[in-house]
Amino acid sequence: MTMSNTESTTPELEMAKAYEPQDVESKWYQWWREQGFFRAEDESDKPAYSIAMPPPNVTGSLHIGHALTATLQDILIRWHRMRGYNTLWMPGTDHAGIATQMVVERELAKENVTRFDLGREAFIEKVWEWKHKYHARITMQHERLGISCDWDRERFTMDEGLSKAVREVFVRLHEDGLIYRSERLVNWSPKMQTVLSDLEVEAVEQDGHLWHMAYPVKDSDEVLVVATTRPETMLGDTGVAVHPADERYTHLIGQTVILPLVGREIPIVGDDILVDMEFGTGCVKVTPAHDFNDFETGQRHSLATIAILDKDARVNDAAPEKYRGLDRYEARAAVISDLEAAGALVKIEDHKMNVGVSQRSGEVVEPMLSKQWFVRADVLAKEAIRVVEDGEIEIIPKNWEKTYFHWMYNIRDWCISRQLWWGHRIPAWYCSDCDGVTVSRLDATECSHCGSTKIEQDVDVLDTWFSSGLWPFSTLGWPDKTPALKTFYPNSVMETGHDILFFWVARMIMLGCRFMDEIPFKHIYLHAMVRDGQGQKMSKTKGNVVDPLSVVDKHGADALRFTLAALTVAGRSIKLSDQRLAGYRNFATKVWNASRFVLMNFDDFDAEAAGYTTSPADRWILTKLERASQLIDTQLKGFDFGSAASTVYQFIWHELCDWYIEFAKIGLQGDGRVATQHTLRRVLDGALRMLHPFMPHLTEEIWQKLPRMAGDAPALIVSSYAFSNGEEFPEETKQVDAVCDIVSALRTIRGENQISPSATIGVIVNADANASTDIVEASRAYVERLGRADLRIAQGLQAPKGSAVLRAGQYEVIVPLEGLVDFDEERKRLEKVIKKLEVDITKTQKKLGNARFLDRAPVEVVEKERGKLADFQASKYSAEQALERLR
RNA sequence: GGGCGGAUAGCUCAGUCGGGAGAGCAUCGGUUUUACACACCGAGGGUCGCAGGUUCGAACCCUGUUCCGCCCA
Repeated sequence: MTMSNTESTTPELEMAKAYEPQDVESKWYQWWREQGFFRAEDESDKPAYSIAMPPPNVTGSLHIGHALTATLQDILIRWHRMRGYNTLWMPGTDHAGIATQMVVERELAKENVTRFDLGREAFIEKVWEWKHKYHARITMQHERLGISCDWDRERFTMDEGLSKAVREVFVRLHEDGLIYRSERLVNWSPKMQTVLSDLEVEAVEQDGHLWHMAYPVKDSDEVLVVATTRPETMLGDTGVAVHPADERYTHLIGQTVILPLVGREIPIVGDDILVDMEFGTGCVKVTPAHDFNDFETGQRHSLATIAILDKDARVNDAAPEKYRGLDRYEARAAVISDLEAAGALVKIEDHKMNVGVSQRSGEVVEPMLSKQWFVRADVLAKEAIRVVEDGEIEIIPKNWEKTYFHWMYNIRDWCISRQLWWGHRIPAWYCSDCDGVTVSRLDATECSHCGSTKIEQDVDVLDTWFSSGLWPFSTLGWPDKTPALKTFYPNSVMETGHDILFFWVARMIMLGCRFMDEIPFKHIYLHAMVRDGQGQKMSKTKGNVVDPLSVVDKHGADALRFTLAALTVAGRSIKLSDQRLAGYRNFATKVWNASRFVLMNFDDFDAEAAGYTTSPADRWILTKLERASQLIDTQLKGFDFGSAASTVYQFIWHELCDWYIEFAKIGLQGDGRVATQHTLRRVLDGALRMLHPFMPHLTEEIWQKLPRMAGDAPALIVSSYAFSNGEEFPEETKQVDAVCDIVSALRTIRGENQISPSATIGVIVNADANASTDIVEASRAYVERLGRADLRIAQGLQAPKGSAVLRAGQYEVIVPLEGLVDFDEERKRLEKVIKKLEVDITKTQKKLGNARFLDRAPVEVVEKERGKLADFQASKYSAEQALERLR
């Protein structure tokens, strides 16, 4: 029953009845690895091909999106390895500063411990423990998927070497004036207590309100009604803005209002950028310390900047005493109620608005004045734009280029400091004697300005993407000039999800061009997002997350890989359903069983046999293999994974299994046995090679059972993908195609007339005057066996009365029905066929009767239409005759 | 508000150059036939979102429009 039982009795030619992925996947993975097939050579005569794996975060387990990225890259890698490239797939993981720190803090919170209770050093210890645990899990998951990366070179963003690269880049950018420290309005996460970059903040639509509040104009009876979505920030208002062209208010510009609840006198300014006359009251309060637009308005009008919130987003001492200590939402309620009591609350409207929330924690981000480190992006962007514009880097699918350019042209400086503990510490030291800043590659011991030893390193760390931005070269040993760097930089392809185009891909291009003087990779393939079968985004809260391991357990790694590849169509999101997975698992079983059939007939296989002659069927399948291999080559070169998958699926299932194996059952019986065996071996071998990048385990398992031929590699994984020899047999292919059509027609007649599949029936294949009967004669055995028929071959025959007739190209397939069935079904079928043909004929005649069509359409098209018309008419004639004979 | 995509069989999607609307799955009918019922054989199923336009001819090109998704502000 079990695999091992079967194996112990019959080692080679007998296979278990069904493919059991669990039995073979780990076996081959271990073996490939032990054999060193995954390893790249630092120096080699072969052309280099390299992909840096997007490093998964060590926050947790891999999800199905990781499985997709791993699959597509492994397909590219295995394909190139088989094409003879010196192939490097560089694996690794990312420390994911904010995300990892967050999960570990959450874990600690379960025991009521905060990171501050532990202190920095002990906390980081805890994070390392976490990292080790999940790194092991991620590695195991990758192994289960069968990915052929060079594990010996694996890197982690916080490795010593990569940390060295981070410092080098920081120091050099600082020296070049492209990194600076400045106090600005930044996105502050009160819960995480850190600043975030613009990209880490997402706009989320919320139901809010628009509060209309009356500000009395000084020395006047007038009031100015401002409309705001955040009334609590009025405590920090330092101005009120109106549109300079708004006649309602122009007379007030230059005067001041008295800020309610606070009593501060603040100016009324005219500003046509901030103010939209149509919106709200046309009158806006200005809080430069707590809103990005207001900040800029404040700068334009030299307004004061009063921050009224502290780092916990609680009201600070800059506000009136009664509000101090309240958080932003408590403060809002208090301000509203006090304004109402003062009669200053004019109106409350419902209002939909966008708020910025932290991509990680989901909390509402607070604009906050803070001193942070920034990268000047404009200089770096310039080159990053050029290399894509000039086509040095190609983005696939191409429409992402537009998005890329739009972002690059509007790029803002990148805030790179984070108030976290987990990450690369910023290599800057502050001197308490002279206030100077020392930026250094090595840990500084004294101030570079005054020589004082009273210096302390910045407590902050760098944005995670700062280190991942160096990934294509830092993993190859940079800043050292290593052979690996020379061989594998630039990388050949960057394959990743389009969701991190800005976060990661754009930064790699900017930093790669800057520090390597060369693009980081030549092609960028951006895959779509994986969704569930209904097209819903996968999320833990919805509970529709697919765990790759459970899929591998259920259907096998190869089925998962093939499914993901087959669903990868440019520009479409990937809707993964169990139904799809089951379908491709069935495909794996199909391949298995076809191979079983082949091996069952190989007990007398002679690898050295020569001098045999292949049959038309053999030549037909060899030609189909040749064409499929050329097609898949083009498709993979164009990163068209979905089409490539369907090419190999179509070839194996519908050409090899549906037809050729059936032909081979005949071929194996007589004189053609040796030729058929060799054709079967060759074609199965080719199919396995074609399929290997998609389904590596299954194909290696079967390939290892095939008889070895001279010159074969020790494993499929290192066999050549270029198995095609350019040899095609167009004549035989046309012939056998015709035979297939004849058999199909015969089967249709059987099916439609409910003729028992087990009954052998008489059939006449009636050739048109200009068609060859020899071809049919040569394939007599195929037609008779596949159609369960006694075949008579004729030419120009008038079909006998009471027979079913179906046209197959240049042949009529005639089945005398007398005594087999009553003719009702066949009459109905024929009537339907005639009706359909009449529509076609009318349509075509109309076209050909149109003088302008004849005049303007290309000659080939007109000729084609004429041919069509003749075919339709011939078919109609046959059908009518057949119908006549059934009456 | 701006940008990008999508809408084709019940479902998921192909459709290259403008010239006979396809696949997989699902459905229906039949079947132990020399690997495979996770299979085989056959069949049915379409207002190509809608409205105009260009053209001898439009799923495809143009304009408008509706709905859905994503990104940016």
